[in-house]
Amino acid sequence: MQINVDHSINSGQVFLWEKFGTKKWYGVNGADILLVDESNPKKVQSYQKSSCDLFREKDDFDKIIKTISKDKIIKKAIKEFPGLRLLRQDPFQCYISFIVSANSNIQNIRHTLQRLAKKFGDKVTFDKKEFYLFPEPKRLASATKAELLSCGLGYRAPFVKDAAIQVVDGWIDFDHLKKADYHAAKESLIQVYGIGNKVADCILLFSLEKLEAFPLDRWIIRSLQQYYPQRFSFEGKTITDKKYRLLHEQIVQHFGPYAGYCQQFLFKMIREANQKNWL
DNA sequence: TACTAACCTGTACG
DNA sequence: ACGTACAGGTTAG
Repeated sequence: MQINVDHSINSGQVFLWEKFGTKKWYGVNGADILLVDESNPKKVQSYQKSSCDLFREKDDFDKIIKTISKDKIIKKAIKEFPGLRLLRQDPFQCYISFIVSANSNIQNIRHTLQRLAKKFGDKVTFDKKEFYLFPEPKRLASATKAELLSCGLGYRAPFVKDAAIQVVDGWIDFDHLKKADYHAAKESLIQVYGIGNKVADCILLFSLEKLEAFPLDRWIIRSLQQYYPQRFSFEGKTITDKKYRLLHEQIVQHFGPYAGYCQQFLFKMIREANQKNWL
């Protein structure tokens, strides 16, 4: 089954990627830089010469697509954006990125993360280009408030520092969370100052192997209201803890254990329909 | 438990 | 120009 690099990178999962020319994407992934050439996406090159399975090629994509094709809407989304994949990200980078993403927009998130990487990450040269690796936990944990504010974090500055400290101190252990089940892992993440339901689900889906995670953000809510007014209806404007849980249960019941893939297709579709910008 | 307002920052709109 | 709204939410009350 094919991989569509553009669709996958431009679907709100990652922020520190940049296209050079018409075919080459370079991206920061933790302590690594990745290079994806659209003419051969299965050969991802890496600064660390590591094999990270960026496109989750070990997932049985055909089977997953079959499993999640439960209704007309999702079939349309899959047809409209073929080869859209979930990307497997570095957990710490993903964790910080989505804390930074709260109540912000893609351009802003990207800019802030770039400044964080430049200020706290190591500079490396790869394929004759310069990059800044994503900062290590200890660097962010020991950052001063003023340094973090200078990156444009605003009120999220203490969130980022505290979240990094949780990792350094071992209260958040990504290898452990990968092995835990969805609910247990989510419960741990929610404890972190600055992480709520939505951010936790992003981290779980994009970096901790929890494919039943289904981040419910503004756009997905909009898409559910627009496309599934009967099936996933809910009252009120705000989405409370309880409503979030209930809605997630209904979603997994409908789409099954790979619901996270559906979220990605629906998110891509609703944003494209509203002509929103990507990277 | 459920609901609201306030919140840094940057940009797009009138 | 300059105010206002809003953006992939979360927290505190």
